[in-house]
Amino acid sequence: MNWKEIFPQFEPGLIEVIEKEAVQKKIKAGEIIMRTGQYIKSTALVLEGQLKIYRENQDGGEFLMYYLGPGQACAVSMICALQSETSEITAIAEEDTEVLLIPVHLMDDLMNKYKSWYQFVIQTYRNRFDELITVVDNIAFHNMDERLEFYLKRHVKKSGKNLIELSHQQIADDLNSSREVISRLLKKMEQRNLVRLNRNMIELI
Amino acid sequence: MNWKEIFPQFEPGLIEVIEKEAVQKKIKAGEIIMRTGQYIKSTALVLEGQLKIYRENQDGGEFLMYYLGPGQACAVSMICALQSETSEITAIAEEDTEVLLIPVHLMDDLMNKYKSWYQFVIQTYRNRFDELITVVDNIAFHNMDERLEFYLKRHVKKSGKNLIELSHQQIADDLNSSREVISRLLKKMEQRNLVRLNRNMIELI
DNA sequence: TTACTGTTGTGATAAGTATCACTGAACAAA
DNA sequence: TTTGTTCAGTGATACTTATCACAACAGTAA
Repeated sequence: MNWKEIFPQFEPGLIEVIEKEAVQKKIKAGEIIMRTGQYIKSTALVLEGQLKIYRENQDGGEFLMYYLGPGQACAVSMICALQSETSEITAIAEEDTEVLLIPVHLMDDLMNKYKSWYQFVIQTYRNRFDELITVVDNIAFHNMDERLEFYLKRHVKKSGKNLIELSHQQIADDLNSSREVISRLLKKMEQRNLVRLNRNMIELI
Repeated sequence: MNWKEIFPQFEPGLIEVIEKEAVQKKIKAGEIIMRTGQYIKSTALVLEGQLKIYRENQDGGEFLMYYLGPGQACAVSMICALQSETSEITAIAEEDTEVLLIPVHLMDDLMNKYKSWYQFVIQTYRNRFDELITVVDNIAFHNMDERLEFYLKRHVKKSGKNLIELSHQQIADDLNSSREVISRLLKKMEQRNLVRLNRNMIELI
């Protein structure tokens, strides 16, 4: 995977630095690349695949915040990077994923020297901030049925297929709900002809 | 109010530009300075008082996200500023507040030229992002009783007094709940000797 | 085949929250 | 003081979600 095709906006000088300092890495589906409380030593830019970013609490509960696809980067790792702080969230590879790891100690320098990097970082901030606001909106103003619909639609949009190959339990985990609740809501959606249900598979109509 | 005392980290060149281009403005308690969907033409730095930042939805529901005190700035207005986009949130003055308004068209230039500005913006992003994650945490993992406790404690911290001069209705609005629920939870807290209740006044013990 | 494991469906029940209806107390303005 | 208004307390009720218990089913490995 050639990262220069994913980030065509990067200027020549920046490309040179990245070429010299960054590491390209393949991550297997299910592998965790950043964990709550962990010290962050590099910023990840996604080249291929998907990273799932979620929040964990003490009691084992988890809560999906958003996905990162090709061309996107983890705002948390950038922010933490710049402050050399620890992470508050967890990132896991949803599928086999390839990332470009940029050491944090370069961040400040890149920001100052390369306008295309600076713009990329600002853009990343804005996008993640917007997504977080959307997340807040969802849980603050919407019931589980609406949140489930939003979840399914987002999944379809992200994957490009309208087959969602997840168990009800996995969905419940992402929404910090319980399996039975999700099963019942999905049944209701099926009755309204919004989905077709099969084992490990939901088809959005 | 002399803004240079609030932002001592700003470098001389930056101070000069701000002196020439920015506008200092007093805002009365209750006044709204930024509204959902509105086009943003300047970034607000708080000098004195408090801004309350919240999310509104279509049905009139609102939801408090966080407060901005002296020395802090609105990340949303910065982000929107850089993209010339509209706001997704609402900012209201909790008390009489004084702000420094910096025109958005300067943002890019300031970022490039003044390291102290750049660091301030980055710091702002990080803080707001962290607060948003805390917000998500609260509503995703905690029931209303815990959220109420968090709300009261934050209010005490912010104001410095442990008298909270708010009606139950106002609190319910901030938490997107209903007055009766808040009244009952407060009564329970009173029975547990965590608060003392009076009309328009809650004392945290 | 059999046994095992993970997935889904569903009833019963409980907890948390929202809504409605009504009361009385506190406060302010006339 | 009277009147009107805001605020707080509380019961009844309904809705949403969580939890427990159990059954049926599908897929896999022995």
